[in-house]
Amino acid sequence: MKSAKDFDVRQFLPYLLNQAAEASSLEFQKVYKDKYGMLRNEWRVLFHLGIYGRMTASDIGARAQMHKTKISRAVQRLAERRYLTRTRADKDRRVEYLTLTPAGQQVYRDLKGIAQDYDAALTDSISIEEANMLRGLLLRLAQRD
Amino acid sequence: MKSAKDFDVRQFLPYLLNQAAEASSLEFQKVYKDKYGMLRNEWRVLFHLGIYGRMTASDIGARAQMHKTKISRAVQRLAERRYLTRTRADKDRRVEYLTLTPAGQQVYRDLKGIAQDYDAALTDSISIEEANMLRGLLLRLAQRD
DNA sequence: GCTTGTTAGTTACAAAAACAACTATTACAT
DNA sequence: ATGTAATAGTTGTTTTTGTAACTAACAAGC
Repeated sequence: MKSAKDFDVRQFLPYLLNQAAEASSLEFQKVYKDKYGMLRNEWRVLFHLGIYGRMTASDIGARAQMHKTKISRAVQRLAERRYLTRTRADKDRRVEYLTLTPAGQQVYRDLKGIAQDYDAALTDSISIEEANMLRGLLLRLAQRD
Repeated sequence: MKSAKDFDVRQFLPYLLNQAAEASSLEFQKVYKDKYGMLRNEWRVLFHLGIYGRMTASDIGARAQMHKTKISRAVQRLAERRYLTRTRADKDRRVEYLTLTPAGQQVYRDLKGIAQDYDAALTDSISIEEANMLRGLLLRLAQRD
């Protein structure tokens, strides 16, 4: 006998999260796509390198919870556009260090600024406290697993 | 001169929303995929029909914010599996009414029950109040646009 | 040294999504 | 009535993703 208080699927958290994520990503996605021809995974890799500086693909994977094939392909395309450089590690030649080029850093700063504005626009329909609580809850949901 | 209080991209709402959405969808996705061979769009169409009863593809599109090609293909596959039936509208023969078959309703109820349990598991790391506030905020974010 | 296992990253192929162009039907204006 | 536009839904083609298999380098045990 299931059904406590009869559940409304429209309130199902994964569904709501997806809807909100899609809606809120759309506009910003257009920016990195139209302005820089980038895909979401590329934007993710780029901003991780922007934040942390030199990293390996695995580091990014661990941080961003991205599968290695996604990273591999994103890195390839970013390298083609000369937004990053890859250099083999000496002590472990399987590993590649990834670093943003000046051009890549430039793009990172630009997109970061736009993200900031966009985030402000998104959150100004809700209060500061709500926004912070929201971020906290989302982090927790993303990390559980 | 951008930068008020220097923005951390890791706190960027669309990013957090995507991370949380992906993480929280994964496990449930396995259920409708492995148990019923369904895709996410099919699950969405199915549960809309489960909730609202007979609808047209456009109705679903408006409700679920899904593009018509997604719906078209989801409906096709659901029809193949005999989870729904399609009947032409008399007064406007472009329109098709979609209705779950008993088998489709069965699947809907099953998945709804699982979703309910899963939602409970997801939200039990956070309080009821937090969960409700979260749902409210997500709805608002999804609807703005 | 050599076998076995593990890790970093790539590549190949299949599945799915995105986007644009299409058909069919209705609506509306002249 | 007839030409134009709009709407419902489908189909075709191109991108992107997912999954699994792969290569290369290292690590550990014997």
